[in-house]
Amino acid sequence: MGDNTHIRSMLLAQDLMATTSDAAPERLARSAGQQPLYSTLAEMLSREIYEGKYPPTTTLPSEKELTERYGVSRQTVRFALRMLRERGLISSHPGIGTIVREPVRTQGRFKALNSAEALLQFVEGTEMHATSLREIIVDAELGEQIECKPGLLMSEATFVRKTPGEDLPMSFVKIYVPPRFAAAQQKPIVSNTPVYQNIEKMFNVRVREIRQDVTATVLDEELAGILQTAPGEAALQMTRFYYDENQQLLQVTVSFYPRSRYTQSARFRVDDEA
Amino acid sequence: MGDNTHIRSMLLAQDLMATTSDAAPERLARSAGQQPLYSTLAEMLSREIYEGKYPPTTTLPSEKELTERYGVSRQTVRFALRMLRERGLISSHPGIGTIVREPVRTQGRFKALNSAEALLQFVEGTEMHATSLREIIVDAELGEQIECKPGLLMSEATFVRKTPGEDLPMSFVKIYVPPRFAAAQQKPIVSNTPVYQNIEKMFNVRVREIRQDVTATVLDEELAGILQTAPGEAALQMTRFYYDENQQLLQVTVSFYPRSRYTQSARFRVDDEA
DNA sequence: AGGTATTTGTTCGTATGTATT
DNA sequence: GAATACATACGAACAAATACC
Repeated sequence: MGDNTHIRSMLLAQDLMATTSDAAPERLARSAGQQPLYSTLAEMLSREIYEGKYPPTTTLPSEKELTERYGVSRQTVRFALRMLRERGLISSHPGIGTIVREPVRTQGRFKALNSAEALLQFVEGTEMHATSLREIIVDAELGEQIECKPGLLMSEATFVRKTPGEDLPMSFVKIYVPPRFAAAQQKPIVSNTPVYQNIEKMFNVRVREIRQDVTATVLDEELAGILQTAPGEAALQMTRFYYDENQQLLQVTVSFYPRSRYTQSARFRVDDEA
Repeated sequence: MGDNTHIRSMLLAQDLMATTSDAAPERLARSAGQQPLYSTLAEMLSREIYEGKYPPTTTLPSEKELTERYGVSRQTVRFALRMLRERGLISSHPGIGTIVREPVRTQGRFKALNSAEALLQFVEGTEMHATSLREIIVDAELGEQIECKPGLLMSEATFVRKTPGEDLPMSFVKIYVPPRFAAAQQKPIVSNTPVYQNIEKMFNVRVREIRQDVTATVLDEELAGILQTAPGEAALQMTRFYYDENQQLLQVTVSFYPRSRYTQSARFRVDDEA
């Protein structure tokens, strides 16, 4: 991140100027070891859209104009726009231009290979109450559980998930994030935007795949206390691995659902053979 | 799609040649009004992967080689690979190459379930040892569990499910069948054809949808004895409802999987919004 | 350990096609 | 039909990550 800041502010200043002057735009080059140029540009445009510079239903400057304004090639512009398109921020239409889309509900984004939307729908409309945040070194046992090499540094945050109307918590969640994305964990005490969405926004990546392992466990005294259940109650233990399109691990969550508070339901359809 | 066929067969023939000869590959051009070239190429590669030409964990030919083999630019190859990557078929790594991914992860006690087919196959690969068979009147508690009205007559069979080769049973299963299909339950003591297949064959119906509810439980003495586990061990309790295309209930199964013997694994992908 | 070759990632330039105004 | 804007496709070059000797 560090050195990128000056690039972005440079870009911003230049961008603001470009709207009011005809000054020849300076060339922009990627500093060594930084994020790709198109990624930086996507971040910038995304921020400007959120800030209201390009309101929904209006069009962005054309690709040609963007290449001139930022002094980058059309390919770079297109790659940046592609990222925004994949995040649902814009839509592109030949002959028309690039239109800023209305912010959409993030629900329904997840469509399972096997149709388990019901499985993730409950994430909406729940409150996450942070209970701890720390950095840990992965030991052998945890490494086994979250499938990463022992000795690695990870950021661990713990939460209690509550349904807004309910008194008793629905589940206890531990979220592990690689140090690269740790900044996304610095959040308010109570939140209802999932951590992965913070990572997506802050680091310009996208969750493309989730693997979920389900097993059963018996709640120990500590967990039973946190969840306010009878000690010894059975619980579902779900481990979810979030990956981007390059199989890069973005986060791992380990959740405990007491049997009395949650049942997972999924539907499978049998296809006709072609 | 129609006219595309000749292009693809041309590509295929050329591809097969290229592996055994040094003949200069013919250039390929997109016919008017067709799908993009990279899209056609992606389709081809995808099919070849499914057909086993490029098995999982092996690498695809390098981008340079693909450009030569198909006579297209590197950009076209990269766009095609990008499509496959977004579908989770491959992953790319600088210095290494493009690796064909395993369709699912299947190792140890982890079994992947991503579709009804996988679920049904999973059932087929196991041995069922019958332990009891009787007719019962559904009481209030069971009615709640299998979602049918108390007072109804159902045929109940119980089994121990074993992986061939393994000593210890994997799970304990109770199968409930409505009286009109009860004849399908009259079976040998040891079997590996699932009950639902008997119902399909005998009554000329087909399973079209399966709903699966998952919760956790603690094994009681009786179940621990049957499953030969430590009493008090946690277990996954899965209830599956089998329906035909008219939403007619064909059978209900209630299974208990000790935590040490089975973990359910599923993979979900996130789609782009169109 | 070090240097070279290979492979994917990024970026530029350019040309042409297609859809809309 | 002409102008505009995005989509596809080619070529070329360098950077970064990895493998091999």
